[in-house]
This record gives sequence, structure tokens and C-alpha cells, in this order.
Amino acid sequence: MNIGEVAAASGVSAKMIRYYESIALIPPVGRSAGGYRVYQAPDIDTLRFIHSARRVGFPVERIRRLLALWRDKGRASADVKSLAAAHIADLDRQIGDLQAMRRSLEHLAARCHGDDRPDCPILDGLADPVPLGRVG
Amino acid sequence: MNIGEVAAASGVSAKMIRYYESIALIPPVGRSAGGYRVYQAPDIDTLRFIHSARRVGFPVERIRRLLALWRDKGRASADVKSLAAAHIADLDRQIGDLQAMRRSLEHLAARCHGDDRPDCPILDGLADPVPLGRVG
DNA sequence: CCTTGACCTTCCCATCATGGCAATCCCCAT
DNA sequence: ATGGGGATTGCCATGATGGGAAGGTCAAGG
Repeated sequence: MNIGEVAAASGVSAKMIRYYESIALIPPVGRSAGGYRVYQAPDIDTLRFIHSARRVGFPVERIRRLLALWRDKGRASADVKSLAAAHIADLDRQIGDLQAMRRSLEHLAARCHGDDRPDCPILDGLADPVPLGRVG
Repeated sequence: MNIGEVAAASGVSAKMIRYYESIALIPPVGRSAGGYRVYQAPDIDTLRFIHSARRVGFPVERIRRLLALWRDKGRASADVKSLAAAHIADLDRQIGDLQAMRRSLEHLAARCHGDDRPDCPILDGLADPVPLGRVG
């Protein structure tokens, strides 16, 4: 199989497949006489795994460790779970950060008339030397 | 005032102040005989504004428009509010994306023993060709 | 056998905002 | 005049991804 077929089957773009190979997330694959990458069926499984992991936001470096565990049939599920837990914690932190931004901005926006008049608590709030965040 | 002082007063690093100048988010400032940037008090206000806007996640290009409105004393607050609303919508989308990731992963992790045994629904779920997401 | 078009290759560039480092220079106080 | 702290510019890196260019390959059909 050529890269395009594998890309379509796995959901990972050809561009990214080459990139993953370049950073050794996946091993270098065989080449045809003309230099084309030639894939086997199991390669699709690996790329599918990577794609799924990316879709839940795992960074590539953590996927590297996930892949190692996936291939290690003697792994302890605890190791997988702790990677997952670390990532969930990362997600929670990111979500929390965004929610804090959202709250601050919403707080300002709620007080803005949103009409033709120029006075605007949003601009005032951003210009205010007092830090945003705590609404108290 | 030199850049370091302005950086400390505004919360924006000297590096970023130069960057904002390079992309014309802020106008080029005067220079001393030796080539140092020389700032005036109002420049701190501008940088403080930018810093606040960054802290609530506004991308620089939107801050450009916010700054224009801020300086335009005849602006309509509706214009500011719509920029804010657009940004809140962006934040909501990002939050939603992250929460969806979190849910999918949590769903898998909840079923993982997390002990010495190798079987692991997290790895299985990522390897599964069936898309993640809907828990149905 | 040759052409054509789809596909592949590598390489460079861009994103977005930020930090780091290095070589050089300025400024002020001793 | 000298030393040290700060400023200058410029280049590189991040993380994951897309875009595009220039050129090579492959298979189908004339």
C-alpha cells in the first residue's frame, strides 16, 4: 500500500505520516524501487491508534509512551492509566484556564450596553491596572 | 523610560514589547542617542491593555482591533461587544473540544483496572477502529 | 512505446506567541 | 576609564499541522 491509501484508511494525513516517521514515532517503512513508502496492514492499526490518541489530545511525546505500552504485551495497565490520568489532569488545567478567561470576559461583556454609545466596560476593564480575574 | 522599566510596569516582557512593535501592534517608539527605545507613561497603559487582553485569551489580531476601538473615542460599544462575543464563542468552542476529549478519555480510563495486569480498555479503545466520542 | 494524469518524493515556509542565546553596544556610577 | 547591568538585533526553537514547489514514479490507455 502507498501512503495515500494508508492515510485514507487511518485518518492521518500523508503529510503527518511522513512527519511521524521523521520524528521516529513510527519506524521507517519499506520503500519501493522508485522510492515510494510501502505499508503493510498492521501499519494502519498503528496510525489509527495514533490518530485516536491525537483526537483525545495526547501530545505526540506521550503517544510515544502509549505506543510502547501498546506494543508491550506484558505492560501493567496501571502504567497506561497513569499516562491517561496525567493527560486528563492537563486537560483539566487547560479547561480551567479557558473557563477563567471566559468568566473574566463574560463579566465585562455583561455590563457593556452594546449599542451606539462609546462607553464600554470591556475596554475599561482591559485598560484597568487592577488585575482581571477575581470579580470580588 | 527604558524598555525594562516599561516591561516591569506593564507585565509584558521586553521581548514581547519589541515583538508587538515589529508587527505594528504598537507604534514604533522614540529612540535615545544610543538607540534605546524611550517610552512615555501612556505607553504603559497601552501595554497594560494588551497584557490584559492577552490574559483573557484574545489573539493578537483581535487585540489590534480592540486597540483601535479603545483609541477611537467615538466608537460604538456594540463593536467592542461583538469582538468580545466572538472571542467568547471561540473560548466556548475550545472548552467544548477539550471537554469532549476529557469525556472520551475518562470513559476509557474509568474501565481500566490500573493494576499489574496487561489488559487495558484505554489501549483497546485507542486501537479500536470505531471512532471515539459517542459513548452510546 | 509513449503520453498523461494521479500520486509520491523532499524541502522550505508559515502558523501563534513566546522564550533563549549570543554578540555587540550603551549608560551610569565608581 | 572601567565594570556591570541593561538594551540592541538576529537566529533558533517550540507543537502539530498545512501549503506549495520542483521533480520523480507508476499505471492505464492510445
